[in-house]
Amino acid sequence: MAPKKTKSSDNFFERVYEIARQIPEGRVTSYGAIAKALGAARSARMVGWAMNASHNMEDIPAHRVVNRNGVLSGKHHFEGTNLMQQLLENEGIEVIDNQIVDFEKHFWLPDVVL
DNA sequence: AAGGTGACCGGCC
DNA sequence: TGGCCGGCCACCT
Repeated sequence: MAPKKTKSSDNFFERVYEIARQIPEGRVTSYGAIAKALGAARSARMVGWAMNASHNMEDIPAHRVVNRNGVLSGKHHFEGTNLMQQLLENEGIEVIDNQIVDFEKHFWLPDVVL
């Protein structure tokens, strides 16, 4: 749909999606990590913005993307309030109070795959 | 065209 | 110790 021409964003967004899409189950990553993988570590905001667009992308496991604090900052954007937490727990990730337990342990670095 | 915003990060006061 | 601010890039109104 939308056989539109290339929007400058498509390129950037697509990269973010590609990274998030590569996140293995039971693993989580941070915006900064993705941004860094894109070559814009300081543009973590953009990553979050891209995730916002990922709302329409069911292929994007945004629930595996959290902030550097290991907190489900974006859970507010999911359908249910605790849906994000449920998904993570379903993958074996323990989440308490919207915060991932042993976050660094479940942390997945995108550059490793790249 | 310009300004404001956005699921952030890091440093500084 | 905590809160505030700037920076980054792109999108939206």
